[in-house]
Amino acid sequence: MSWTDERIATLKKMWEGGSTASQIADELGGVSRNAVIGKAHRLGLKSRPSPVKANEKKPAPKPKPAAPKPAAKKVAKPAAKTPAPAPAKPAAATAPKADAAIPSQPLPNKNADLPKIVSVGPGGFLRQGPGDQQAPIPPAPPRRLVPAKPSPEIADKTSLLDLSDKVCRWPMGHPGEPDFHFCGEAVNPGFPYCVEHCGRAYQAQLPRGARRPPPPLPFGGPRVR
DNA sequence: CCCTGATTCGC
DNA sequence: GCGAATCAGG
Repeated sequence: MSWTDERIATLKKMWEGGSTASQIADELGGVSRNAVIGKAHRLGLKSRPSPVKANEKKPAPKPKPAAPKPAAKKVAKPAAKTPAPAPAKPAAATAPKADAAIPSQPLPNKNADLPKIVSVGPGGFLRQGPGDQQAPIPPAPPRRLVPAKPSPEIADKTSLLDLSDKVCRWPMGHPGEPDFHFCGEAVNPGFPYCVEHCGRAYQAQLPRGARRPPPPLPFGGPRVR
């Protein structure tokens, strides 16, 4: 399989949407997880939470000036594996894994990295740093947007390929399920979500009916559904 | 064991 | 450019 434009677009969207490489590979079909990762890197997509990169050290204290670098690491690998006796493996790793790693609600921003307000545009809407949202989504699919979707029906569901920077990218349901779709509502300018889901994403949920849209909802008319 | 992403390197 | 093999952490 080759990387067509559509497949690349899907890869990007799913990658940025928080899907794992395995899920993306499975969705695309015909490619392996490694292929997806490799392609993602070649596309310049940033590394999302990777289990291997949790540790990061800037200072990198180098007390050992003598660091002779091994000549070649992977020139050949025929029967050159470290014996690694490892005779004792004490603790058991019985990890009760009952659920697959399917993020039903990949909340994009934690409170720590709320949309950084860099400046305020005319009309009072906030601007974010360029790193906080995807600037380039070239394929503007000729789709008709639904101005309002009062009914909970998913008759006009927004699929992965229908996503753009103009529609709410809040996921509805679980990826892989047949009716998985996205909100598709018109976005709140500067945010990847519509007004309603901005409220979900960017503020703590209010336990009771104390409906208060206090913090970061700079748009004109917050319509509380 | 399973999973994850990162990296390398032959093609 | 592609992706299997490998690495490395959870």
